[in-house]
Amino acid sequence: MLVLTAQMETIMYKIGELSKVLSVSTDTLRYYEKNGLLKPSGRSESGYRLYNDNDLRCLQFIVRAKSIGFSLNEIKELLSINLEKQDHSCGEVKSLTDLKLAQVEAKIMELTRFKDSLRLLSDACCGGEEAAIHCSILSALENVDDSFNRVN
Amino acid sequence: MLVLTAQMETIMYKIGELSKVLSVSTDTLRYYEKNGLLKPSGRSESGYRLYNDNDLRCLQFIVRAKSIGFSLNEIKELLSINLEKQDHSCGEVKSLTDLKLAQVEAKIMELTRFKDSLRLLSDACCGGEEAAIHCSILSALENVDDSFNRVN
DNA sequence: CTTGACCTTGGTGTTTACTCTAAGGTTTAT
DNA sequence: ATAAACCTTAGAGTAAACACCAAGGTCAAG
Repeated sequence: MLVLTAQMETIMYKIGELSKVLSVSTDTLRYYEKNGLLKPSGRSESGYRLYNDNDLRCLQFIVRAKSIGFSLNEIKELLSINLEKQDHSCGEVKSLTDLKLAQVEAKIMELTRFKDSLRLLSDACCGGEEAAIHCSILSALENVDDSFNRVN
Repeated sequence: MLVLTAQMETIMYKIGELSKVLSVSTDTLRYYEKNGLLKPSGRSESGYRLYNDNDLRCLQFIVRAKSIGFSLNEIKELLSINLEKQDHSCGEVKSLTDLKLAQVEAKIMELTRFKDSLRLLSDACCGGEEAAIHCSILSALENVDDSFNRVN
């Protein structure tokens, strides 16, 4: 399964092997390559992608960055900074993080407004089996002069 | 601007007029029509869409439902229930609302995890102008055995 | 009568992150 | 020798909610 290079030093993974190690589909790995996030360090004679340990660490970086909410484009930026650390400042990295943080916080606020409105609607509704002719939720959506609309 | 029907009762709006009343673009109105959310009640001789007061109220319904986080597909369902209130129960409407509420809350929780991680990273980073060689954010993304990873 | 604002249709493009397909070549195990 | 499992490429499809475009018809004002 594992191919050793001539130097007998670096462990190389075929795409399916790397896929299993970090639970990332082979389709996704090819997608990352096409989008400049992770290029395998080599190819076998028959054209198979070969990933080394460094590639594996890079994929870990991607997976972790994804797990804290960075988009692939943002991760691409982080990766290129990481590759040339000496040419970039700490402040640059922190800026990216803080920008993302602000976006996430804004989204949370929007969703919280949704949540509060939905909660109000739900709590006001009897939820019974009778016909929805007098359903308070539908009325709230239909009529302007309603408690739901006053709250917002 | 306003066209009166033969009955001299109903106010009809052309698409651009309705667009202005509720600040919804004409493209969006045509999109809603194509997707079965809002069909204008008539057409002029030259083929222009004509919306009446009922259509206006329907569009208000859509706009309000959107403002509390319902997707267009969910709104379509709500609209069809609203059209045939007697055939649907209050519980049905409340179920839709509660399902949406649960989805919104789940999303908020996910984003809150993102936020907490990002906050940790940001607070740990000096953000200075020096090179990012020892940047704590990049290290956290690179190495497993890090405070950031322990927290998660 | 012409200009400009408006309307029509049908179609493409945007964003994000994949997922799936087809048609075929390679490797490994039996 | 052959089947199973793996790999290759290019390209299409998915969701959501529109935005934008071209080519052309319509309508009101000056």
